[in-house]
Amino acid sequence: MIDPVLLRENPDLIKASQEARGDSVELVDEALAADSERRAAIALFEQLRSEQNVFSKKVGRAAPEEKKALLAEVQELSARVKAASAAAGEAEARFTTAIRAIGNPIIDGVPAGGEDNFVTLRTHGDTPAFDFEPRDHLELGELLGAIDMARGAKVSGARFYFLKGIGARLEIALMNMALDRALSAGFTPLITPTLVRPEIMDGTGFLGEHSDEIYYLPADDLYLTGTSEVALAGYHSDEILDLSAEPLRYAGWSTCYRREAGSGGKDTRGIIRVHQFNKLEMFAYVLPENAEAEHDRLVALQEDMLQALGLSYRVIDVAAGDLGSSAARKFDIEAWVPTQGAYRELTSTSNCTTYQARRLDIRYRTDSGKTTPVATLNGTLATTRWIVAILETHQQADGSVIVPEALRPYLGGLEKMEPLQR
RNA sequence: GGAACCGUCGCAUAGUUCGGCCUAGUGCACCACCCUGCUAAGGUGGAGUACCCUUUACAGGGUACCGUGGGUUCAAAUCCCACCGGUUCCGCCA
Repeated sequence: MIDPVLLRENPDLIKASQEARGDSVELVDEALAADSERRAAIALFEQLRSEQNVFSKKVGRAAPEEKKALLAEVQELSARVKAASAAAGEAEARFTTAIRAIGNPIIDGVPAGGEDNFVTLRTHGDTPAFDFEPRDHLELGELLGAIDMARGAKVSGARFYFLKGIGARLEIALMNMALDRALSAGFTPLITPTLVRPEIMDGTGFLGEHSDEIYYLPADDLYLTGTSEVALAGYHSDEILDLSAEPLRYAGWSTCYRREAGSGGKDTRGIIRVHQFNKLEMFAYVLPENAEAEHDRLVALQEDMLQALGLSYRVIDVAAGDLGSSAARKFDIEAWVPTQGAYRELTSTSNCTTYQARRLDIRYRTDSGKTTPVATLNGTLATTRWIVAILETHQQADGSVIVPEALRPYLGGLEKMEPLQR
């Protein structure tokens, strides 16, 4: 949720943000109107209620013979208080609905427009060249006995898979490598619940326009999380944090579930886009003034990881229309996938500023003792999808795949993944 | 699935009998000052959260909040109804 004071004092800034996102600009005026109606309704109710309270005390103290007359007098006031209270409640609800529909005001410099209007901040590494016809990740995965899509479909349906043998080990190795790096960067590891209550899912902002992406279990009224960001954000909900010494940084390890509704026909081959995968997610609670520096820090950790794995990538500044409502800025890192001749997203790092924290009521105390929302950030440090880029980038003519040096300690020193013998 | 107990201003608790001296008390922790000389104790005072209004600011006034939502009433932490959550025990089970 955006800051209501900012809405009141600087509506033009929010309008400009809505414009850049391609969202409704009128919504800002609607929210402003709802705000003033709400305040008028509250003022009326509070004044009447105050009168009633005074009167009520008088009744309590009155002699029995006086009570009857006083009661007759106050009954009508009581009815008006009730009506004013209901009106104030409704006005409040209208305002909340309006303001919650407004996206997080984007940070200066975020490119306007939609999915294709991103800005490339930098690229790293040459795109790998092969003197043979490179195989795609699924062909390699099958040669190595690492990926079994057919049995995944048999057991669970399309977009499910088995990671087997070296495939299973590779994913665990990646996750462990990421965890080690997160640990040395000061993150606290956290294995999170993957089923969450509605108010947590709603608080993180995922129940908006993308709610059909989310698995829901009606019998239990619980949602399956598409990222541990949800549980990590909910972890400190309704709390007042002490961030004076340093930020709170967590590394969440969890399986992620996504319905992939609306992506029909896209990336149907292999494990690029699947219903279930594993992810190590970084999450930080920081003072709002430190959010942008923390954002850069998260991206740097991601780049270190990708470089250690010998992947070629580019870092993009995602355009406003592609941010999602909670993020004020988002940096994606996309790795080169040789057989696609394209960069594909491996990480996503969002600065949600105070937007998410305001919805989840996560605050800290300022020097003056006032409570105010913290800033939250999240970013990927490893996911199952990385296997795609690793296999394709480091493949050899015979179908074997060189293990990047940094990953070898996590695979018992293994230097090369070899195709299975037939 | 069954049963019992529980949910109060950071934490721990009192208050619910019988609605109105609850403007929600107390302890711990916290802040300021005082006293005291020795890593302690004592004294005085302050201090919940959110919102609304006034104000340049400092600050002041008001309203709400006792798990949530309804209801009764002039008046609800307290009475009534529904729901949610937690703990423990029992049953069943991978």
